[in-house]
Amino acid sequence: MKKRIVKLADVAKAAKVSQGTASNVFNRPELVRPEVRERVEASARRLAYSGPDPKGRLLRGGKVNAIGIVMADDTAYFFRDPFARMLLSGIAEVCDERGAGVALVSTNRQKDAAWRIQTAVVDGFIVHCLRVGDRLISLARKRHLPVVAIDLDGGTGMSSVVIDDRQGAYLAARHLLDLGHRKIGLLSLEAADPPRPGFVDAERLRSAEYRTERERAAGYSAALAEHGIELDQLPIMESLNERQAGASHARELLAARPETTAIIAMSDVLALAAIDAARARGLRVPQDLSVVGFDDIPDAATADPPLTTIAQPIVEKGRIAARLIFEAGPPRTETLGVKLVERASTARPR
Amino acid sequence: MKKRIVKLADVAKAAKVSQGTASNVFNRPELVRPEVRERVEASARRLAYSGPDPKGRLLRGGKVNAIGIVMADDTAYFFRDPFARMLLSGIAEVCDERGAGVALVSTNRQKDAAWRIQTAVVDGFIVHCLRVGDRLISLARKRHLPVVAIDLDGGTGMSSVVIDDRQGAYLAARHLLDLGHRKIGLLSLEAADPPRPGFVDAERLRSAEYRTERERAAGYSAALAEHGIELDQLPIMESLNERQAGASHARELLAARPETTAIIAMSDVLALAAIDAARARGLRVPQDLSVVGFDDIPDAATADPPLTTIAQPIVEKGRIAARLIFEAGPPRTETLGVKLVERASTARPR
DNA sequence: GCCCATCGTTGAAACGTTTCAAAATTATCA
DNA sequence: TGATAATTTTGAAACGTTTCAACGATGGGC
Repeated sequence: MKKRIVKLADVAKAAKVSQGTASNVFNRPELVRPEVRERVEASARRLAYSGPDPKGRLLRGGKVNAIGIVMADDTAYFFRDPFARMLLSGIAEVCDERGAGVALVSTNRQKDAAWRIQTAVVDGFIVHCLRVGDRLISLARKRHLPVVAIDLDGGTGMSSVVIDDRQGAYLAARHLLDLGHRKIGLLSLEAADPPRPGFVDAERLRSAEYRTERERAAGYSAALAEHGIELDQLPIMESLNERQAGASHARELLAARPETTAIIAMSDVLALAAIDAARARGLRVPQDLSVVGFDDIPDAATADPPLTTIAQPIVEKGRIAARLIFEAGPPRTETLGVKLVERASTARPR
Repeated sequence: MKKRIVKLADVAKAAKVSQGTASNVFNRPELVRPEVRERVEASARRLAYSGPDPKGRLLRGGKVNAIGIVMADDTAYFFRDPFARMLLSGIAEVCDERGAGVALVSTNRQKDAAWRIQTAVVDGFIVHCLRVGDRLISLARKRHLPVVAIDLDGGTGMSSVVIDDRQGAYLAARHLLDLGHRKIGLLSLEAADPPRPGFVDAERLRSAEYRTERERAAGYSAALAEHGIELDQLPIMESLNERQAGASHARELLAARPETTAIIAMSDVLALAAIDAARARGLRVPQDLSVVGFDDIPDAATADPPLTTIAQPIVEKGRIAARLIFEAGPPRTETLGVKLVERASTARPR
């Protein structure tokens, strides 16, 4: 009962030309005599031919002309999280230049994550995710397609782009220490899978599954050491990277450690959440509580108060990752610099 | 010189089973005896087989398991524009539920727009774009895949989801008129292709290429008529839907018509731009200038001052569009309601 | 009028998989 | 043990295209 679909062969037959010629009409019209071309085009119209089906073309050895972006969250996260958005903007920019499309591959459900990666119709993968990054990367690499990791050390034989997380963490911590803070709380991103929201110990950070965490732990420790403090002495609160969740964890941190005069947040989203939490407790920022973020998302500059943060070139990170996919040279790791941006969310403790 | 790629047939041969069995090992392992299964898996490992190539599977008649989102802007716009982001969130949500992926199809370069749509490897299209919407839709429909249009009347035989633009426009205009405003300026989205940023006449709106514009023109006219005013009497400024561009056009509008006491903006982005422009001229909002927006993006509520606007269910719009793609019933048009949200950007004229 | 180069066209071979009826094997029951 | 039922495996046929060596025609130069 299903009506058979018109294929190139049908058009060719109707126009009394070989399939090869019909194919050329659609792909390299200049190779075929105008007269014949028109005949074929007429047949195509008459049969309501949909044009060469990409599925067929694809198999014959073509490129899909699209790259897949793998993240460990639901697809909507790509549009919700400011960091993800900037990253994607950078990637998208380069893809546009090269005429490539972008496919979003979400892997939030553990169950079909593997399936998603195995069956994604793409020419390459950019993987960005802390959570279960290693597993996803190895899945992607199995496809024998170019893979670039962002913020993850992908292992030997693949390219990745990272930032100098250690230096960023060092700068954030030293900034607060220089201002005179000693009672500092740490609001951390997830450090391993499974996530363990709530108070965690420094060891979890130092031996974290994710590069970012490990490097930053080292950076914080280095700065603290200059003042004779151990990372282990700080209260460390692990949280999901969402404003709501972060605010509630920050509230918990402040409630448990009311002596806290400063918070280091591992992302701007968490920093903004910390400010929400402070406000909820009636604390003024920065007079009663200093907050330093990480990333420098656009909201950081317009927040109230404007956020002191560690700026990283997020968009550029995306651009570079995309270029690495296309350029397909020998694997290499690009490390991008960070810098401290002092705004109004930090001050000397009272 | 290029190393031949390992395919399913190679694995099958190595394991001394038929290709059909090898296929089953990967797709329906429960059908094959554990002993055999292991033999095949061992061969696969030994040959470093990448797993069944989606390209092959695809051709055999499978679904791609992804839908394409077509917009007339560059890909980064998907992540930059708040409206687009919410829409995509809604779409993404439903796609996640159904286990489908999302492919972003940008068509900003006229040149390869057609190519992009013709070769996108997807099971269906959601088209959202004012600019050149018709052309893109007809291109997409040629593919004989399910197509859903958002904010466009796609024509007969296809589904679409729209909002009651006329009512929205009516509410916005009436709100200002009820407050007593008579010197109203209109900050319009692009009304046709090519866009014509700058002052335009009412006729361009009324006979606009895009449904949204036409409907809204009717809504404004209806409200104005209740006060004996013609749409033609209002200054109408067409602008790109970006904050910078909008602000500069709004400045131009205010400079040319300093008597203006209120601005109707066709999007919240433009409304926020208008507030920027007012501020730049030293006008206070809402005391010196009232501004009403359209969409109710998240920033509208937190803007300074919070924006009075016409709320439309953007996320829901995305969800519905996605469901229409998947449900593949008979074509139908869903019309969603809008409502006026009064916040602090509008007040009586002084 | 013959040979060559040029330009268009043809035909068939991939591309890598899944599917399905039929054949082969193994298990079950009386 | 033989017949029958259940489970596994096979083999070959799609799926829709592009590519490429080879073939035929056409026109130019001599």
